[in-house]
Amino acid sequence: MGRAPCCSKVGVNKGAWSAEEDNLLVKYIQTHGEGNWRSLPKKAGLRRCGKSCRLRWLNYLRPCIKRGNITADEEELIIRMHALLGNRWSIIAGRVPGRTDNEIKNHWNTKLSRKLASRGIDPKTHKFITTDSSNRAGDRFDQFQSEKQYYCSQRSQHLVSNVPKVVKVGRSTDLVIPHVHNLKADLKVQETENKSSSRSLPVESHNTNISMSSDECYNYTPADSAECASLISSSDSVEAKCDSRDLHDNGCHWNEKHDDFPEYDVFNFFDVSNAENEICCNDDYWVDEGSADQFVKQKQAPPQSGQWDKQIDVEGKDNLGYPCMNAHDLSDHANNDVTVMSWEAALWY
DNA sequence: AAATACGTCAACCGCGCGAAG
DNA sequence: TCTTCGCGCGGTTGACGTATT
Repeated sequence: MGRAPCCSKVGVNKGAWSAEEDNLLVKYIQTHGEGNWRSLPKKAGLRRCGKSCRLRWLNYLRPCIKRGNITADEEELIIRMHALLGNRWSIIAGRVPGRTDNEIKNHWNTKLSRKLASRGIDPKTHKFITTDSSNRAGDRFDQFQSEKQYYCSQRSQHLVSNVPKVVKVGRSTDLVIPHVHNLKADLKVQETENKSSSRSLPVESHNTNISMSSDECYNYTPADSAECASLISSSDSVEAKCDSRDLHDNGCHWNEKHDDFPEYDVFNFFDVSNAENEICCNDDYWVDEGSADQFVKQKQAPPQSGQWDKQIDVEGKDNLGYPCMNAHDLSDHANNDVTVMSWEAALWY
């Protein structure tokens, strides 16, 4: 038995919407709210398929839709999200305020994928396109440098100018994936369950049931210390480290530049004043040149468990002695024990 | 000026999922 | 447990505008 059509195809308008149709749809939804798309056309006096009404509303008529060109910052965010999530446009759209999945998908297919390709980056895998069969993990360092420069080039120029030389400590990784805060709900569905769909994700979810594939690296923020401990102990399944921004960042960048997306660390990719948050897989890590010696030194003499967390709590300084967070920040991260996770992960993975 | 190629994006389509019965 | 239904998703199409020949 075939699947029943979503609506009768007889006498149903198709194609571009008229202003009159838009008005009918908007007025109906303003009065009755969204939902019940199947019955909506008849009730609203529209000769349209319910799915068509839904699409028109979600992609065009909703009042929160952002008009205008997609900005460079939005592009960067989309690229980074795509590196993590692939073609999961609805999830990506959920992280780009005012943009629809359709819009992002179109923008990706028409512009961003070509832009990446022109940079020598495969838009599907986010790896560098090479005809050389030696593109193995150990040869990724130069590619990382180039990719880093590319992503930074999408940012404001002063950040580009601050890109330090990167030195390699340990072995390289195979895949460069930028870290993005608070994606755990999304990644949970993507990675752990054999479900093919990841739709309707609760953005506010605090699910942390994430496992990592063996050759990929994700950064995310654990919910609490217990989760950190759990992840650290399960080295088989966790090959990523948490964001260590809070360990190193003086907070200024965040407060000044990320007002549009306060809940996401979306612009901190390759913020190279940081060290091990750049790329972290297994016992591999990258540090910026200025931090390398100290990082290695610290690696040889790790603090006691909880020491870093305590240090920041009490003194508000990071591991290099710089002011790290103000009281407000500390409060924000009281249940977000990224410091311990980052440090221990950097040491022991 | 006309024809053609190309780029953009709104809209359509089929499918999968979850809820309800 | 199975079927049906509504919804939402990603992939694709096609109309339209612009650029190029």
